[in-house]
Amino acid sequence: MDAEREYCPVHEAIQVLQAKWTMHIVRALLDGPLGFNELGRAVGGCNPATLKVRLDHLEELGLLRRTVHSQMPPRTSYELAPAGVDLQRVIDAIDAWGREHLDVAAGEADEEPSLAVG
Amino acid sequence: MDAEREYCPVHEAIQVLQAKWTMHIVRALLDGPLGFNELGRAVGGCNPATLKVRLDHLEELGLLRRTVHSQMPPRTSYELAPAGVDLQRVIDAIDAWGREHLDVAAGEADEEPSLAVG
DNA sequence: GGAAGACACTTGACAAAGTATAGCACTATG
DNA sequence: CATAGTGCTATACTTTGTCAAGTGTCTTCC
Repeated sequence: MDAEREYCPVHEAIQVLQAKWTMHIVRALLDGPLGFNELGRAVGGCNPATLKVRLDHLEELGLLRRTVHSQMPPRTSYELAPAGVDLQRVIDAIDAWGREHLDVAAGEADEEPSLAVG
Repeated sequence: MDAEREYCPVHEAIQVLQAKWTMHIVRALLDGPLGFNELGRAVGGCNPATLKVRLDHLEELGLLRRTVHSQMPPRTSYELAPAGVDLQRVIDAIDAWGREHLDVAAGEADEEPSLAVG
């Protein structure tokens, strides 16, 4: 198949970001480092199995760093690496778009809710 | 569960965009309207079943518009609605990030990418 | 004129991805 | 001492996406 046409960074980037929970994880981590369960909750209820897979992948990709403070009792923290921090702009863009096109509660008086989610 | 905490447009926006193929579809459509199969190919080989579901969802969300030119022979075109066009900024941000952190082929002969995908 | 291919889907079997739940070894709190 | 919390892992289950094939009509090629 033509999965390997010309190498395209945008395509690859989208591939990375569209994985379920990935952007939520990045967004949560932009506010500062978090522990595993803490992150799971911040992200909106991702279950540990999926979370671990995502985290491993993102670490391997160099987007975040894992620091084990103590093994028993378990204490770990996850924080964004520079490449991850640079995603701030992407999240910002999504943020702006979301506010403009999804936020019906805030500006309901003048504009019709063009986007319904849920 | 706190699935329905305070309504957060960013969260919703991420939810919309992280669905598989969604960003690829938007990106493809930013270059102009496309037909169904055409779009499927542009997007990188999404199968028709999934593509239809995504397209229906995006249309329902108001991100794109479907125009049936003729039913038989079938001829339809999909194009971005204003809300979809506004995603250009998001795609641009992803583009920039991708080029900065994923594009290894452009500047060096090294075959080992710092970020391996797929 | 007849076969082949394109178009926009649809269907149904199947695989992959994500989820729920429980549990481990341990500490801190009440 | 019991309960809740830590970072994870294992198992079973559900949701989601994929593949292959088919539909009816038109266009293109020979």
